[in-house]
Amino acid sequence: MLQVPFIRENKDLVITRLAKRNIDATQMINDVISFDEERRRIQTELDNTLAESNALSKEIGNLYKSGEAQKANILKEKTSQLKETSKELNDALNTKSDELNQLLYKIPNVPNEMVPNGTADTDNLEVFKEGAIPVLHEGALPHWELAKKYDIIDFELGNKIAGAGFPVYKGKGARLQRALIAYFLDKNTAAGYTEYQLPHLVNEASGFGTGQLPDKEGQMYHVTEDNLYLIPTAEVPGTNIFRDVVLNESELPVSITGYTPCFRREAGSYGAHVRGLNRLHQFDKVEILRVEHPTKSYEALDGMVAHVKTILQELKLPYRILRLCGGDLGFTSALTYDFEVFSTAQDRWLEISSVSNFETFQANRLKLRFKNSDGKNELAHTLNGSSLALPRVLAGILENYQTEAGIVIPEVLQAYTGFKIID
RNA sequence: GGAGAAAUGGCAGAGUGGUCGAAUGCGGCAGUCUUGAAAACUGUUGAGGGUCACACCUCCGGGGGUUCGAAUCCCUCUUUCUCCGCCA
Repeated sequence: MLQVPFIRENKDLVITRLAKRNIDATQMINDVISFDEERRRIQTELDNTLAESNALSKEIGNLYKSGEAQKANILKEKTSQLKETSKELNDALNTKSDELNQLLYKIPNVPNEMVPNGTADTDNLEVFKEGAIPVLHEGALPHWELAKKYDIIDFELGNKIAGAGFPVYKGKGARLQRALIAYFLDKNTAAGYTEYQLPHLVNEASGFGTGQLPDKEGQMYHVTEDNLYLIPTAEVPGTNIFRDVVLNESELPVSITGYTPCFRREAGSYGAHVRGLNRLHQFDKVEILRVEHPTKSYEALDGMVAHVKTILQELKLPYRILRLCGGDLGFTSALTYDFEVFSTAQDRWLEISSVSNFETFQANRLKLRFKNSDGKNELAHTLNGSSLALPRVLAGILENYQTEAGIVIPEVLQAYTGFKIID
């Protein structure tokens, strides 16, 4: 959620930057400013009324003390009048504040000036590419065929137990999953991230804190009996660690990592592009998350990108990095880099990581602040990224490492899997 | 699930109708002393709104009520703790 004083002071900039998302925010921004003015006007009026009645109450107390009950009773009548007025003003204030907030929830984050213009994923800017695309043998298969051939993932069994999009990993497939999780966590902790195990269900306040609620509840599984949501990403419980927290400046930056399953309803997404592991209702992901000083968040973003790079280099997978254009940028993000691994057998790029700087957008909702050098509470910046999402990394490994003899396990993973080939 | 107790500032903890945004201790910050540090001493130190700055307003778990006036009384919800039950 954007900060109203920021909007007030940077109206034109906000409108221009939001235009990168291909929206004309002029009306919304003007409304924010006028709603806020109105809100402050009512607030002032209410404050004055309350001040008056506070003063009268004090006076009444003094009159009783000095035994002048009659005078006190006269004043009492006055206060009942003020009470009514303040009740009315208070209702008006609440209405106006709600109106303002409802509007603010609808306004996405202001894109960084580096965000390229564009309307779709085809407009994303490729900023880096590395890794040779392997030449596969005759008859190379997409990963869903390989999964069947080597009996390591059973999509139909998952369908029987839960439904489409809930695969069952078996044997070496299950072990490879576990190996990847352990490997990612080890890489992240070696880079200074503290490992956390987080709840897989969150309450409403947490969903709200990271921006899934309101409006996007349809994307999450909802346990109505207890009003809990299955997490769509570790970002939700991870970032909400810091809800209503004031950190000391010396505690920054905070770097945490965690493995969680992720649950996404992904309503209405069907077709060839969602085959196999490409899109699932339940998948595993290792997330990295940072809370940063506002002056250092972009440096941190670069650091996170560099970190994810090292993992892909070690896995020896062909990948590229995209800077997302305004049309593809997430609601809460100011700048996002996507990592994509090349799926040779499908001949297409698969998104495996998304690393974003949210600046103060999440922190404002979360009330995540730090005490700055002036001793004032200031909103911190939050960032997060996948390091990494499992299914498409797995797809990339299966497809790019396939040989006629079987699927070779990348060298760095062999210590974790305990085997060198799936055959 | 049953019974009881509790929820106050970064933490601990006092405060049962007005002078309480709130004692005290710890912690934090600044200073004195010191070559430096520690100790000691002195001062300072909750948040949000509002204002050029003051004034002023709101907040003692959440919501509602009683009262001229509520941290304090009443109702309700939530959470935590203790005991019992169940249990990986």
